Amino acid sequence: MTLELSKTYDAKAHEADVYRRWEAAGCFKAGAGKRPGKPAYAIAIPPPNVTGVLHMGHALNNTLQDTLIRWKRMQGCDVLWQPGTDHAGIATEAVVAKQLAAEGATTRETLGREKFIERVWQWKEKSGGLIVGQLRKLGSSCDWSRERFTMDPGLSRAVRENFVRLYKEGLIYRGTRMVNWSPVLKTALSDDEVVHEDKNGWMWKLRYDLVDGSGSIAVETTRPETFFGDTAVAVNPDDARYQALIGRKVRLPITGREIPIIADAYADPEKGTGAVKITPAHDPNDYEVGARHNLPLMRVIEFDGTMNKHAAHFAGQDRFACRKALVHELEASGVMLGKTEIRHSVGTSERSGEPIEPMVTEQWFIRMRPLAERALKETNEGRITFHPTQWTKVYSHWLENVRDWCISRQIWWGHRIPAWHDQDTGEIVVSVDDPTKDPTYAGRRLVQDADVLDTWFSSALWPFSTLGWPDRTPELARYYPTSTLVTGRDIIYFWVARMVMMGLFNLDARPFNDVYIHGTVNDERGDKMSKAKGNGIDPLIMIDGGSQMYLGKQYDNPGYGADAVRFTLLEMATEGQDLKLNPGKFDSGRHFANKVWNAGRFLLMNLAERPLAKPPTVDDVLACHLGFVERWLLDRTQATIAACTDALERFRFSEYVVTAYRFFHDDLCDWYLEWAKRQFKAGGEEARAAATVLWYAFDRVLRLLQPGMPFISEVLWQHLQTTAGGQAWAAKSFLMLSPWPEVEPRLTDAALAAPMAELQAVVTAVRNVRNQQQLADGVHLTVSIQPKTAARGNELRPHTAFIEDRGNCDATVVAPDFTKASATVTSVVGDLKVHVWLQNTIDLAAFKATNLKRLTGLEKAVAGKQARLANADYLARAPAQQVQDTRDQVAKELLEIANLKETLAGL
RNA sequence: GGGCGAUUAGCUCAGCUGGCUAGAGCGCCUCCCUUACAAGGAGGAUGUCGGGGGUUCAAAUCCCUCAUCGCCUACCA
Repeated sequence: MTLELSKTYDAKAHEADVYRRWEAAGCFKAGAGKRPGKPAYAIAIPPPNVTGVLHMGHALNNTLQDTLIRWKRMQGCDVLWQPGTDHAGIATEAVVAKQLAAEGATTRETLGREKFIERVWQWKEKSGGLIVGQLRKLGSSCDWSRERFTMDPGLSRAVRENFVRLYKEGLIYRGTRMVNWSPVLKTALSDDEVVHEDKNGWMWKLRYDLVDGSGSIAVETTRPETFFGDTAVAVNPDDARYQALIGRKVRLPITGREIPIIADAYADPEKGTGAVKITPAHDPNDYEVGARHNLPLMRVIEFDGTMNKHAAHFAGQDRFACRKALVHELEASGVMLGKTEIRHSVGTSERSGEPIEPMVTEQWFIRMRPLAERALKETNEGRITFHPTQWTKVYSHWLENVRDWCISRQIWWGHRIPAWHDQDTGEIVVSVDDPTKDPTYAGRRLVQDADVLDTWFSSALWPFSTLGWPDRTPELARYYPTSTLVTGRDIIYFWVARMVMMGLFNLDARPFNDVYIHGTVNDERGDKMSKAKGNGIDPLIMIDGGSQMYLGKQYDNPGYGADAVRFTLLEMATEGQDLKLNPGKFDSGRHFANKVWNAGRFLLMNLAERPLAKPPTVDDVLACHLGFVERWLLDRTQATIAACTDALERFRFSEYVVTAYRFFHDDLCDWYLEWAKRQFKAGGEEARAAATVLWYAFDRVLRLLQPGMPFISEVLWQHLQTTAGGQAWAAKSFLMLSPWPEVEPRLTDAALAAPMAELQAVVTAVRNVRNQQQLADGVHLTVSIQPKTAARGNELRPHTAFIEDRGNCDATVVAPDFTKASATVTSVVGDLKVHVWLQNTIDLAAFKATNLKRLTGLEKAVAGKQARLANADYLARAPAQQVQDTRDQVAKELLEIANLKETLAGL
């Protein structure tokens, strides 16, 4: 069999192929690879918008989910990663509306509701859901056979069912209320769809004259055009300045309409002039005041943002055009008393960007209080845990202050509200199934409500609607509540809290146990990535290659592969910290993937020369004649297994990959693999042991890497099967369904770490001296190691082979009373002196300086500890073990100090 | 206005329940294209842990305070 693995790792040559094999073999299916006695583990994907394309935030979010899912699957759990997409009402409607406009000035209105929705479906079938393919490129191991869309028939039924249940419980009501209105989208928006932006603006001061001509009152406003809708001026009842004016009337400018001056505590004497104009139809606070005083509602702005007939000659003008012209006119007429520039927060539509207009309209609402109380109990009583925990507070704070949720939208794409209005009686019929087809309602003129539901209404049901609810399906029984929700902090209110509320309401059980909130992906300056800012890094270009603009610079990328992108994202995913990315960051993942690849090639080449019968088991390993270095590596392998598992259990993604990286890079490659070359050369039993140990350790680390770097670990693992007489991909076995490693006590030996560290320090000392002589690594040196005692010498002697091999030297352990030759230079490693015969000139001053520096550092450390030990309080209060450790350390350090001093004296 | 978070090497970040001379990656300096890997190897340099105060035998870590920067939130007419 010939091995034709390229010298550098070419992700593109493998990833698509591997993914196809996994999928064909059913590896992604719910329950794939599950083992008896293991629990279920489910994650419902945060459904991306059908209109979406994969950005770095998705890449991070899905890498984390896939890592958890793959890990749990390897642990033998009955795993489901439920995928799907969201219909994204407003966003999708906007896409298609834009298309219509581009095709030639058609609007959705001219097309009509049914035709328009048809168009949206056509668009969805043809170009929607692109992102699903992109998630595959990332390596996401979702059960695609269970892919769902929020407007699927089943999920739509769940939406209607939920609506009807809430309605019957009195938790949904219809009412005329002040809502956020988007004049561009021509729909109501929920409070959460309004973003507040700080903007520069003007505060205008207007003069309203008293009707009786006895004077005037001044009010301030940032929206002068709303004065056409004023129905009162309010002053504080305790405001001495205005006592005499309460109950009198003022005349509005231009229209001359008369309105009363009323007393209401809402007017704050400290603010502005202390008198406030009341526009109940266009301001939420004024609406409240108006309600208290029975003031008429006078709407002066139309739903499209233009002024209506109440605005005199400004009727028909856009609200902002009107403001401009109006200000001019008022200035000219002397009504305008002045203006001040201010910076204030303006509520704007999240989707369309324009300032929202508060409007009084009839809408559907959900009464949130009772739902919120139950949702709060879940976290308070520990059934749902946020990671990191501080997000619990954010979640709780919102729920404690939650206001009723406006769920109706005046758009067409979405779940139509399952309520029918009786045209004759005005009665409302709420029903899961169309009542016009129900004989019970025969003869009645029922017309369905025109509005659709807020997109988040269906998203709130996602963890159970995707499992078949309201039917009691086996999947629902097995996977609900799901295990973990992985998401960003921006949708804790929108989505997380609402899923909890709806899960509890409908199923009496939380939708998930753990919520992992990851950081936001930012550019290198710390700004959130966005298309508009041109600071986005396209994950697909990082994976597949291509060129892109980033912060005004052109980047050409050869394509690093999904594993490299995933590794870098995981590495940076530290406890909810935001990620500051730049395209160069992905080098670390790419370099590591290449390192793994080449270590794999090395192992494969050597196994080709000395094949083993089968992948080594623990027993096979134990049956070998294991040397010190082998036993050390095996112990390190166990420690790494424990640490990686622990990190994943605690959602420490960065710690997980960094631990695996450190072991792989330092222990396995830098130390063991290099040592193995010598063992292979030696042949016989030593070579067999090295091959066995190396394969075993490599196999374990491939397993550890599989959740994070699934493609490369699978490819190498498959190739390794060939060396045992098999053929890559031949068996129906896959690394991704193989067991996650568990710590093997028989291979654990904590006593090896310290002696190995000492040997490594000796080797480093030798290499350092070689380096300081400006000699190439290939130059062989002669070394004498002088121990403090004969016993220490005996300890060391069996390990000279390791020092000789790794230090490229002849090493002799000499007697404690050894007199060093003059042509040597001495380094200190603890209580050992390492004498290296010089072959070239050495910068003695520099060498001395290094040692001196070390001496100073040690002396400082010892002095600190000795002071501590001299302190009676320390001895009395610190734990005994702590004190003993300090004593031991001082003893060790004093030995090294003495050693260093002697050495320095001899230099 | 309120809340939350951050501030550690030139850069990006670890450092968890206070306790070894505070670490890693990138970058930097020296040497090496050695038959797994130059996307590599060997060695090295680099810190008033944002400032100030406090608690403690002991503080990067806990508390207070100030500064700077983020994010969320709020109806400032």
